[in-house]
Amino acid sequence: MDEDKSPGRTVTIYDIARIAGVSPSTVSRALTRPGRLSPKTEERVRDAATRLNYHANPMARALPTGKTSMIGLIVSDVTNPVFFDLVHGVESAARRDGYTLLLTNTDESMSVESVSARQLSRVADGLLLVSSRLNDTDIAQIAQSKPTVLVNRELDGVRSVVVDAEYGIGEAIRYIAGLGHTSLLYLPGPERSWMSEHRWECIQQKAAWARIQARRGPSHAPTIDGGREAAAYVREQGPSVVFAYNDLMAIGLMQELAVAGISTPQDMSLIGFDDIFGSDFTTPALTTIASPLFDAGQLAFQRIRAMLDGQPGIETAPPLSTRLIVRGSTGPRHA
Amino acid sequence: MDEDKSPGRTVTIYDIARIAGVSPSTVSRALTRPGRLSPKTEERVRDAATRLNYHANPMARALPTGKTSMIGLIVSDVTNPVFFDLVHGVESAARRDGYTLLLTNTDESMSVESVSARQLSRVADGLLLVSSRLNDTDIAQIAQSKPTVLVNRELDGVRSVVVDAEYGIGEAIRYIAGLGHTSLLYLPGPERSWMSEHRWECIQQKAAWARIQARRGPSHAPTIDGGREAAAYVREQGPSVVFAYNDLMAIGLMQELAVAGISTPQDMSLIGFDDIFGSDFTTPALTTIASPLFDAGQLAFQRIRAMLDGQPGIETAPPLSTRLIVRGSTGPRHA
DNA sequence: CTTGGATTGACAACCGATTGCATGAGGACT
DNA sequence: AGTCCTCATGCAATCGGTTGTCAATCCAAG
Repeated sequence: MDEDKSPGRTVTIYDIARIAGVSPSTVSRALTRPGRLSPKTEERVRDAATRLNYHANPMARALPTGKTSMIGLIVSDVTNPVFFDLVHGVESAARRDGYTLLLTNTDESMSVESVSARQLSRVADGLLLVSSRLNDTDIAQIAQSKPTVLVNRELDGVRSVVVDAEYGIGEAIRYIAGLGHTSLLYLPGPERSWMSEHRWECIQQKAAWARIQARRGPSHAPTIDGGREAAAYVREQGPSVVFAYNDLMAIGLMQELAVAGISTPQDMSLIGFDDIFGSDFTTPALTTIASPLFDAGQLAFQRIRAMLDGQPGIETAPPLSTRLIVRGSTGPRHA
Repeated sequence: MDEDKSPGRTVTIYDIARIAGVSPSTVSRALTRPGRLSPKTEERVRDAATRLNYHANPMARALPTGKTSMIGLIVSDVTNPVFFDLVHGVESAARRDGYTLLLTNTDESMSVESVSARQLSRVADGLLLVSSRLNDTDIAQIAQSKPTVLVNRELDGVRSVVVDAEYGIGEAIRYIAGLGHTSLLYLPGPERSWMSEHRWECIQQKAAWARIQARRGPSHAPTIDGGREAAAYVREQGPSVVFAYNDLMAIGLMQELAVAGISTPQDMSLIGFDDIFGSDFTTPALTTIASPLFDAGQLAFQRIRAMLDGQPGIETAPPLSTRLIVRGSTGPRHA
């Protein structure tokens, strides 16, 4: 009923064409192919365009070109603080390049992720899968239909941005070895998490090198509650050092251990991953292996961008390295 | 798998039309106007569509209809944990209704917000402005060109979702009065923040009612650092209770005060707003006035949805009320 | 003053849907 | 059996751009 108000009608290239006294196609060229037209005409068209406050309709443009200047970002849990900086990095890089972000949250659900990926791939120029829970074949299929970059996951034939856990873990192992610890317990995240597996492998490797005995516990949700649930198991095992899959779990574990009268780091040292927001609020503050998530986000976008621009896959991998941040939750081995 | 007839090329209604032996327009109607065609034809078309794994091109559909099924979400700072439950709420409601989210971060910049709003409004069906820093006239203009809903801000003629600070503040004031406090200091957030002003007004009102003297300090950034910077001023004033604009500031303040040897709550009681992630990690855990952000997000989407569907603006406002969460950062007045 | 090569810019055909209008088939009723 | 009405379906225009093709124009050289 309340159709567009008279002054509110959206400006099209036809309006500009009329004002500037040229044909619509000329307007299109003037605006998208600088130098293709005579300076005089181009100037006239540009002028009319700004005067009418013209902005091209992205959909109309997308139809013939197939390019929407949108990229889909799929994360498993937007409320997980790990993703704050990552999303921020992607968003800032994207906006700088004139791209818009399509955000989808999957709530850790494979089916939601799968459906979302297919929907987004219909409209986005490229897809960014963060900590995907999908299996390899699904990802491969998605990556085949749309330029795709994986974050924190690796898969043959698909580009990815992975923060190298190795360096930070090496630092951490040397550090705890220096404190006199001789064994550690790793608390994995979700079963389907590639990153959890990756961290475990690095830990094993570095621990072996430092002659520290490494064991792993059962999987838990990568959340505060997951950490809490792991407390019973940890108490039973009684390790002197625990590496949790991420800070959330480490914090939950710390809280639950405190309730049980086990104090950190006197009775047990705790190390997390990611250096999330709030990991320094705890008492003691959490020692953690930090990831440059903002940079990872920016890089992920740049990778997508490179694919869209058809640049060869040289993949000059910049150093996205983790590093150890020592705070209060780790200490010397208790006799 | 073997159904992948045309490798690479996307399936269109023309393909379906050919397979089903009907015209493209019939395909369109079969898929979007159930019941409009004979059951037999509709069935045949649907069948072909699923067999070809057809998904409509959103851009192509958007062109004639003007509807993209996307809504733009503009936030001032994605790394601010306050927004994550909100974004989560919006996203989940949107996805459930088949809408996709366009996320933009403005980094607290008016100009970025203004530009982003205009760009998004070109492609989105509606806009969600969260804690907008724009001035009233800009917002009014945006709201006129596109269905818009404001979150945590009010403006005549524009729909909004505002968490009612009153109830929680009332609880908090009664609570501190009961602890024997007779005055309080409010630490405002950014100058341009409508919400900061709103909270201050509620505090004044409730404080007057409880015969508590309320003063306000200077504006600061709504961040941890902002809180830290306010510490000097707070020490100088030496109030017995501080209400910070949000939890971030309260936490920063608490940290800085601790460094200065002022302990919470023995020397000073601290109350934040929002109950963000991590506000219970601190020692002492932060007493705060919690907002139902997830619900607010869902509601905001529903409001937009209602506008898009042309529903009358009856605006049955559901109760989105704050409530006090008492934790460790508040205590009885120190003699 | 011609001629010719290089520009400039208009025409029209798309991109993949939606939708008003027209047509034709089939059923019901007289 | 003939007429009318209804309902299903197809035709073609349209949304707002992009782009290949080609005629018209311009300038310099002969």
